Amino acid sequence: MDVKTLCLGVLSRGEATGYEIKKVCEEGPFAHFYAAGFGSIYPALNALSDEGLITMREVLQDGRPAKKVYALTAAGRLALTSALAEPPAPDRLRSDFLFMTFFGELLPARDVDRLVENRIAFLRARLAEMRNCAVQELPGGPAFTLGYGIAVYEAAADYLETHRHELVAASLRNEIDGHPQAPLPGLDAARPEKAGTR
Amino acid sequence: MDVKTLCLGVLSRGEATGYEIKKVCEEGPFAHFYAAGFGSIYPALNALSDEGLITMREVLQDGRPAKKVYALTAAGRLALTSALAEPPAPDRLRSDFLFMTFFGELLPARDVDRLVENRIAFLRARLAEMRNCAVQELPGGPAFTLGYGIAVYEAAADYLETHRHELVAASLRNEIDGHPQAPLPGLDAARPEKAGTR
DNA sequence: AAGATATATATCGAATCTATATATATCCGA
DNA sequence: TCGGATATATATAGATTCGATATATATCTT
Repeated sequence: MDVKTLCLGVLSRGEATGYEIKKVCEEGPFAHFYAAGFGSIYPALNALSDEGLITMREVLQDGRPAKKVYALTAAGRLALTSALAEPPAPDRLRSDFLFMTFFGELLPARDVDRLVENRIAFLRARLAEMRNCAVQELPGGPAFTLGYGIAVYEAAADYLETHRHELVAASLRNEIDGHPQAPLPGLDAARPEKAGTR
Repeated sequence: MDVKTLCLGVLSRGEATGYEIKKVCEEGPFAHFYAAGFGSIYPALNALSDEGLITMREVLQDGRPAKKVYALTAAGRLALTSALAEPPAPDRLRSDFLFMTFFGELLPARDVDRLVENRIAFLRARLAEMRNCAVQELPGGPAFTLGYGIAVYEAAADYLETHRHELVAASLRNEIDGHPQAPLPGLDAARPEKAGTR
């Protein structure tokens, strides 16, 4: 499921420019499950064009740079369905926010509080966007997938609101007495060593 | 928050090998928020060694390849705290599963059902692991972050169980009458075009 | 009037992922 | 008991993707 497949998917729902595909990933209905930047989208569109899976037509606009509108071909639609037939790869997630909360004790309590506060605000804003997203009226896959996102974001926001004080308290305790952090389980397992340090 | 920072973070909780760091991301306490493979971890550890942020000692084992055990230096600990002080980058997520549900109508209903079934099983299994994870006993950041993961996974599994029939029904409807999919809002906006197709 | 934001494409270098190679031990089912 | 899968461990080449930047102009905000 690479960026090429992403482009095929978006184009299967209507013509679009690279810029619009990016927006679908950023604010649109894909925002909660597919991140992609210009640096991957534009090369992907060129490759798909070369392979004959999409067509391009240039549209002039006044006051703006010309845009390249892409459309799916029959071969492209076939490529999409065959990509969808394969078993899904495991999700890949990288969250700086959760990395930071994990090491919350290493931050000043004030910063931790602000971090969580900002996150809650972000989640609530995205939830509002999602709730009045026009996709909700598209039944089937799109509505189902948006509903999943709403359910998950809601759970996240609720969790943060109910538990934020625990994280701040931990950071505060650490500011006062500076306890060393407990080792992570799974690390340093006492396994038999044949010889010592080399 | 690159893989180097990830390594510093794990090592701040105890010595570890590259292999162990991978496991922390795969099954361990980082599994729900940080994905990283060997191809990024091993080069990162070498770079950190060169920069003097970690030290390495080789440990011989019988019947197994020797392992390289890494430990954080004082400079490394400093580098970690300064990385944590910076504002978090937005989450990056790529979910093949949600991509597939979005285009659920393009799949046979039987396949959609199996897809969701497998996902629920996966989520429940991970939830069981998380619930008896030893990290839960580590108060502060680790427990908070694990709790977040549990809350989110639970919401996801519940949503899938309550709504799976909707997705399957949509796929079934499509198998019968083969409706074309509605266009995505945000695409094809009727903007003034100066000239026609070039 | 300045500065930010939006529209639009493009590309380079860095970071990251996927797949594979190496080597050995154990565990499990046919 | 033989083969295959899984686990322990590191390493790297090649493909993909990310992040930052450049270009150009209109509009919106302060």
